[in-house]
Amino acid sequence: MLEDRRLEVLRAIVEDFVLSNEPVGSKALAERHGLGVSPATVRNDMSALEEEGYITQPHTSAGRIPTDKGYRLFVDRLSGVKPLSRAERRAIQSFLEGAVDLDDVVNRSVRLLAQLTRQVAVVQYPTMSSSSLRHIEVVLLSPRRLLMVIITDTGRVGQRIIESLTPVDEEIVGELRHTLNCALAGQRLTDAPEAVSVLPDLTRPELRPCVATMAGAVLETLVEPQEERIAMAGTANLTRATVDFADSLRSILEALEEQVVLMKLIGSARETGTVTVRIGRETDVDALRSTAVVATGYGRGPFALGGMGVVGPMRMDYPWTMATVRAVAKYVGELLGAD
Amino acid sequence: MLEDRRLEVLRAIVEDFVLSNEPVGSKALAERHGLGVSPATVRNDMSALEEEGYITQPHTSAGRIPTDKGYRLFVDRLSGVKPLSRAERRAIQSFLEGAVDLDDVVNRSVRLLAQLTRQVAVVQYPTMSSSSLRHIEVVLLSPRRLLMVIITDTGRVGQRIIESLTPVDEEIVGELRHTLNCALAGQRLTDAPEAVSVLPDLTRPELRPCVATMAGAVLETLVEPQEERIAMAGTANLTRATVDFADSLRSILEALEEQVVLMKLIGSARETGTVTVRIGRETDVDALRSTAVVATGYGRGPFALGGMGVVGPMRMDYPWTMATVRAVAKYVGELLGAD
DNA sequence: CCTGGCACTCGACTACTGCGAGTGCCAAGT
DNA sequence: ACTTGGCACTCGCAGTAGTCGAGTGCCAGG
Repeated sequence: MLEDRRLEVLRAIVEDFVLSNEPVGSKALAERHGLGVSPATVRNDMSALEEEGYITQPHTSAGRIPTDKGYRLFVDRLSGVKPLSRAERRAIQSFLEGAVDLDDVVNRSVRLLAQLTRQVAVVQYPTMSSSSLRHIEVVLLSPRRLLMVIITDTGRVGQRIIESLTPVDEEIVGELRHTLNCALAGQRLTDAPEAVSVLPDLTRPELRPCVATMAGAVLETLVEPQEERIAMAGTANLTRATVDFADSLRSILEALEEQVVLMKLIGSARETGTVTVRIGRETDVDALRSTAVVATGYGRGPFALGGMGVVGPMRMDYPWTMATVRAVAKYVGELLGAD
Repeated sequence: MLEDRRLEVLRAIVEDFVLSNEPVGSKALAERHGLGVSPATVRNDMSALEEEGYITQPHTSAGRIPTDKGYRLFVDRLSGVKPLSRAERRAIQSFLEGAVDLDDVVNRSVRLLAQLTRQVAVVQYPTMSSSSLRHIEVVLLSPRRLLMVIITDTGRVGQRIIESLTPVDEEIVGELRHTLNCALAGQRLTDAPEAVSVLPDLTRPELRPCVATMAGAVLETLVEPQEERIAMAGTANLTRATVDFADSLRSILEALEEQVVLMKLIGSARETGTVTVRIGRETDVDALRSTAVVATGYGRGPFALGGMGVVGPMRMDYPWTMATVRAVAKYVGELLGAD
């Protein structure tokens, strides 16, 4: 009972603060939320909540604002996930359905997400692993430089420039192309390493070094996880919330430009089947300590194709944001999955 | 003589202001630049310059700052292009040379440019036009959905998802692939339309609708200029110069997220053989009216592969920035050109 | 045409003050 | 054991006033 009311007070504080961005005081709170108790009582509860670290006051004699811990409790126990309105669902669908290729899908998604949530959106391109090789194309750029294009059955395309030690001509390229495709087409990416390892033996001796190089490149392209690309949109939305950030916009933008950082944030949410929220220091990125990340994986089943999410101020409408991220992820998943 | 000194005064104002970001007054100016005249004289010149619209004062009784027109004159007549130091050239080269594929080249370039100039860098991907078709690959994603991948000899890869009205199977896909490649491989993109138009006639009647769809898609992918992608980096650098922007960061970031806007800014510089500078309203983008854009094309000859450049505050070290942009473009051009 | 002198302007900075929202604590009420 | 109203206290914020100084425009003399 007592505990219950305290939680209710915390929820009220979070909700009010999210709306107003002003420290919320006992009086306004008691009035506006029909708690049925007096401000003084609320003050006591607030005192306790502060003791436990859920809220804090920016200055003596100001209202309270939630701490990381407070938001965390709110997300974990006090909020459901708001269902989206029919109109919103339809908007998502119609915005996404005109996409013509993978790039387009990803770009539209990331924009959509940014626009809907009014925050910075991040979408990871589908990863190559867990798909199989469809075709390898070799293009002669110059006598010593080859372009290799790798196509998988999920529509992902990888490309790579290879420097050859010896000059090659069109004829050799044709032979290489044939050899590579015979050996690798249809292989699952996970099985490719074996197929690659025997490749040189199938080749004319004089081509072996070249084939070996290319085989290595194939592997790298497929396995190398760093190659994973991401798209971002809505950075302008960060300025909307400047007040909320302890650090300057600067450091946040810098962090967001680091692919590695983003990959960790978004990628980690990918495997879990649900929407993940990381609040403040939970992001493990110092520059993002006054932000929150809402992310999830998209694509069917336990093997998600990739992750997507948004980065915004901790003072965020979590239920709504989580619902939106989830909805967009679902549609994108359906769109990319071989349905 | 008189004219000469006035220009000298303008140059001094621009140079001082770029360094200090503070309105520059007559006294400091006369002292620091060894003009050999008294502050009063400088004041007269300033008065004249202001009359002509090259400088302005933010408030009565403050120093002068250059106007758009002033910067323009400075760029056109008062500044050479600073040569880069040997160390800088080497840095560019070494940063770029490890690139493994097109994506990598573009990403590295844009980062490099952002880091060097400490501004927002933009690099346009090489465009498809003016190259020829190397190979078309068709991948079956699901019975009604095909992925078409188009590879050109410059290493550019285009992809596109095609919805088929009738279900297709692997056999048909093989046939399509063969037909398309026979008809189109080796064609210059500019000639492709004719080749495409006769395509359906070469096909089995029952495949014609499908082939027609794909042919259309090929054209769109090749011709469609909107498909052109760009990479951006260094948005964090905008915060460095917040003071310089009349508008909020917000609107600038928003403008920069509009592909179309960027394409116009960067793309237009592409054809001219030199480094182009657009100052303030010259950008023709309202949100960028307090910024300047320094851009150029990269890639050999009159047909540049793409454009690249930086966006920064008008208060920018133009000579240095222009030199840097030019140098990076040169290296990237060499890297991508079939040398 | 340049120069020194002079009065004037006006933004930036500092110090001070009063206001009021909000708190913590306490004694009384249920 | 909780809740409540009362009360003194704190402290950030906004508004006012005053000072300072960089910089200007103008003018008369070289």
